[in-house]
Amino acid sequence: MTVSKLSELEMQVLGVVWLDGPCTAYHVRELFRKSPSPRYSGSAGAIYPLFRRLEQAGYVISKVGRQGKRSKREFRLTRRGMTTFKKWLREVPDIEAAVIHDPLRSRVRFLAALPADQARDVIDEALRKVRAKLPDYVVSPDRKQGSDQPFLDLAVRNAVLVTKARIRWLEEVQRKLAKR
Amino acid sequence: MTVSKLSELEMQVLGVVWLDGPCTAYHVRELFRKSPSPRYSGSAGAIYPLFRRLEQAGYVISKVGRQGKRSKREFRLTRRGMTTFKKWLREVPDIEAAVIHDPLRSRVRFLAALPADQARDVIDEALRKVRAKLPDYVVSPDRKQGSDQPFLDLAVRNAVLVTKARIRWLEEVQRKLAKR
DNA sequence: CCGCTCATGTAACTGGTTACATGATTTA
DNA sequence: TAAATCATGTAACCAGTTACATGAGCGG
Repeated sequence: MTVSKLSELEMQVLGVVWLDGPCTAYHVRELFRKSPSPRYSGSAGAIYPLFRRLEQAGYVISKVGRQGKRSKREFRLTRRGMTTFKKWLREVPDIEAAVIHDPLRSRVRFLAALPADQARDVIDEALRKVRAKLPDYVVSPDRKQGSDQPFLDLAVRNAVLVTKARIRWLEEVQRKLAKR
Repeated sequence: MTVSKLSELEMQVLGVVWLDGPCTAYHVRELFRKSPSPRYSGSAGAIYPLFRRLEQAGYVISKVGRQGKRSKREFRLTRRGMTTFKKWLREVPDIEAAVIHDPLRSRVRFLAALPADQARDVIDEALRKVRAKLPDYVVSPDRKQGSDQPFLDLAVRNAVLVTKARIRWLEEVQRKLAKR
């Protein structure tokens, strides 16, 4: 019934529920919390009311399941939920193709405010930190072979390529700073 | 006096005021509005109250200036504002080094939900749109030569490198989809 | 039995956006 | 003189986060 547009987070949740089958709000929440690209915190205050809204609007349905003696509410997509989700997938808005936000870029823009040595320190540390993030994404080849989730692999591949680009960029910045 | 931490937007505003010298809230607002990487909308409802807070806390001061017959309130950094801004520049938080959010990545992760032909269409369109954004950033060489803003150039360079990485990634996705 | 993870929830807050409103000045 | 731009502002809203709270079951 409700035709009100769903938020980005709500769409991500629909996607996870679709992928991970009947699952709890808690499961989805933990996925966001543990995600290495921290777009959403997975805060309870966001997730639980969100699932209630989604169910009331008919995008998901739940039933109380059991795992051992512990009870939990498990959600899955309705046909309506799946339709809405697929529609969202097909419509790529302009803003997603726009230049994505890189907080390091917005800092470097102002780096002339610092004396040369301090600027160098900032970039050195940033580079060290970004490099430290990379190995997490280079999945071990054996695990990658058996993967039956080609699109998850492609998502990881995005993280790798973009992170490498950021590293190369920071190295350029480093070289420019050295020549002063 | 107020030691309360400033938001990311507030820091960006301090940066612009530092770079563009005495300038109006309107000027800052327009910069955000016209920015090709739309992190902030530059909404009046954000900017004007923000400048009042910054002035009250002593980070900026303003005086009413004149340009022709039109009066306008121009802001510049205080010493305190500059100190705070430089401190922010020196402290790169972990989160800025983390994997940055790419909305196209979060879509592709779920792309198995679409039939192959529709998935191809989505990627084709995304690629077309991202490619269309690139030329804006390849600054004309003559303008770049005379540039006395090396850090602005580096910021643009970030946009170019990361956008190119996204394009190469989308091309990979395209190839994977073709092989099915 | 103590601490950890699973599981669910709410209240207060925050950092913005949207939409609206006003008026002066400049440009076509 | 009409339309666009400069310039400033407010009220209502929104999508999230933070912090807090509770309780059950599980492993050492």
